[in-house]
Amino acid sequence: MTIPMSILDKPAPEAARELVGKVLVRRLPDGGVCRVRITETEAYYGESDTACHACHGRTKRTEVLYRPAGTIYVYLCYGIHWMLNLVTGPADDPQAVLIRGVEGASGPGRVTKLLRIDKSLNDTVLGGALSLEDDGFVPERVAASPRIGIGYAAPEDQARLWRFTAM
DNA sequence: AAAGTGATCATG
DNA sequence: ATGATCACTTTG
Repeated sequence: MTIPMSILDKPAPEAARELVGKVLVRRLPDGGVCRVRITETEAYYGESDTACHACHGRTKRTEVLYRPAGTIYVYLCYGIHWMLNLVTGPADDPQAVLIRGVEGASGPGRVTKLLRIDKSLNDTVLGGALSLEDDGFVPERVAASPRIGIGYAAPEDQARLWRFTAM
């Protein structure tokens, strides 16, 4: 079943937690379809979250984060890896969920490699080349832990348990 | 443990 | 125009 956009229309930490176990559907330009279950996510929660890209306000790059829930945010990290994020919450409130892992690919850079996602999906919306489905599966347990790779953030933000992993 | 890799953003 | 900084992966 297609998921109503309401799963993303809530604070990023809640959305991140609920997205674990859902299915990501990638439709390629050549007609191919790839379906994978989300196993790991992370929440980035607004300008007050010093780990969030929008913590320094609007820039050309972060503008996408200010869009409505369901917008796709893709950016290049370390010159090599595309990171896939789903924008959550109301417009003008920059929040997103990073897809860190799916079945068959652990690590955000590998997820985008597997699904052939790059900058061309940035600032598009779910429902076309990429969409979400719910097949009724419920993870046995979802663990919460600190986010990865955010050593630049304030200690209290580093400590937040905004990484969610299916167990 | 460390390099590889390039867009982005804040400086000048 | 230049330089620092990365929400990572792979290799040794």
